[in-house]
Amino acid sequence: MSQQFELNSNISVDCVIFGFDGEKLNVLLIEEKDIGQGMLRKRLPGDLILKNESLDDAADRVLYELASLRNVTLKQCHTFGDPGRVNDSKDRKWLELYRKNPSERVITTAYYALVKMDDFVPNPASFAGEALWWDIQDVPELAFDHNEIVEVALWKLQRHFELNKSGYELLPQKFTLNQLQQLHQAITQEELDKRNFRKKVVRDKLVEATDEKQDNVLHKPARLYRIKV
Amino acid sequence: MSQQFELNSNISVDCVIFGFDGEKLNVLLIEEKDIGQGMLRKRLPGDLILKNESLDDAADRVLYELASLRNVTLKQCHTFGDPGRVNDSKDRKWLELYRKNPSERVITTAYYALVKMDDFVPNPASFAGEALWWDIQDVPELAFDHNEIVEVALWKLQRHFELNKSGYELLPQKFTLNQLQQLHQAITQEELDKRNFRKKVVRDKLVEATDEKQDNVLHKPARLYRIKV
DNA sequence: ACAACTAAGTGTAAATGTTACACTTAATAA
DNA sequence: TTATTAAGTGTAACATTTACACTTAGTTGT
Repeated sequence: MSQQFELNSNISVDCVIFGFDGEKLNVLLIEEKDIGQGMLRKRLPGDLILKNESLDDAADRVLYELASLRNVTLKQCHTFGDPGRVNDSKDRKWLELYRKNPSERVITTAYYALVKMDDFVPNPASFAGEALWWDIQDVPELAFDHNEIVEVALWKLQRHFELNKSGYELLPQKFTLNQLQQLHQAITQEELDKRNFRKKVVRDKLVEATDEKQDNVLHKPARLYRIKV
Repeated sequence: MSQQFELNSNISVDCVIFGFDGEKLNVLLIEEKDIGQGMLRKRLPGDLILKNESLDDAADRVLYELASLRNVTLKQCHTFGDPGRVNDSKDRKWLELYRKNPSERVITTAYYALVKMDDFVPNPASFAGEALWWDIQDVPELAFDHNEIVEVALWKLQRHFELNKSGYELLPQKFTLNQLQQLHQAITQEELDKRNFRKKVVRDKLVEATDEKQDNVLHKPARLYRIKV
């Protein structure tokens, strides 16, 4: 292995990719191939970083390698560095199979992003098993401390969203006010009043109406809006 | 060196300690001893982590070792992992003197805290040189990427404060409303209207009046307040 | 053509929160 | 007693938030 592709054996990155499907929030998980020994594990996409690679670059790389996702804007979330974070018994066999130094402490820097599920169809690398969207309300037990990482990332996402009330990039270019409301609700996990929500986005001049309407719906079609520059 | 005190040679922590003196925000810097070669450098307190130490523990430890500060509640801020972050020419000599592997990439996890300067009088470890409070408006050039780290930490502190409008722990147990206002202003770096500020803290029931007043001031003494439980 | 269904779309009043703004008061020092 | 200093105080205009229920414009099936 040339020096430039050498691994940094004790530093990794993990990516928490939240996907919005127009209604609910999901998270991207890797389901590993069954390598025998009853070890069908789910985990976040992540891996050790390379010797001459920044953390940010490593996060982009592993997301591409494990799920074929490119051009996702990742934000750094938190670094998990407890000496015992990979020492749970549920993870021992896996470490023995895949790591030179199974008991070495590995710190990991977590990244997160929120994407539109339509735009980012994950495709697993052949060796990775499956890459799957999973309802955020119903995340199974994950490898290592990945459940904790998902929780921290969700919390950060919500705080981030509170401060920067955007998120339009997750909707089609022209969208209904209801779609926008669903997006807000999915992220904040709370219900909003339809009229008040509409008043607000109009008052704040966040969007402008087009003269187009929804098509192919079996009820009164909604007016389409777009982001106001 | 026993295994438990072995260094993790490529992971460090740095601490950005903001100090409030009742009026302005300061940051704690280490000024290294002059080791000849014109190398009087200022930097954040920080060091490599030990093999069996969590990042959080490492941050507590280095803060104690370099500035004799204990029991500071540190919050993780960001991890800086660019391969070139310690490669500036201004840092080369220092690395050659102090590091086994001067060109090895080191990632660092930054922590920050906000403390009352009266309560935390930094004392440098003998080998560290000086530990000094420095006005946040006037931070000199620092080693490595430490200026960037200070900026990011300040930004995070401000956001944190926006969300959790507390910070009382930085005032004496009984304080004037003016002291409270100064605290807010120091952190947010913006001016507030005296009357509106008072109305707000009273309306929000954040504080309650005591029947005591300031002493030894050469003007009308202010009423003292305390945090409301 | 019409009835049944579905989600879209709409207004108002009360309460609360924010902003801008200037004079009087209570202490100390000389 | 006077000068100096910062403390302390009120109001009106404006903006934002909240709670709440009926009508409208399409589609589908008869």
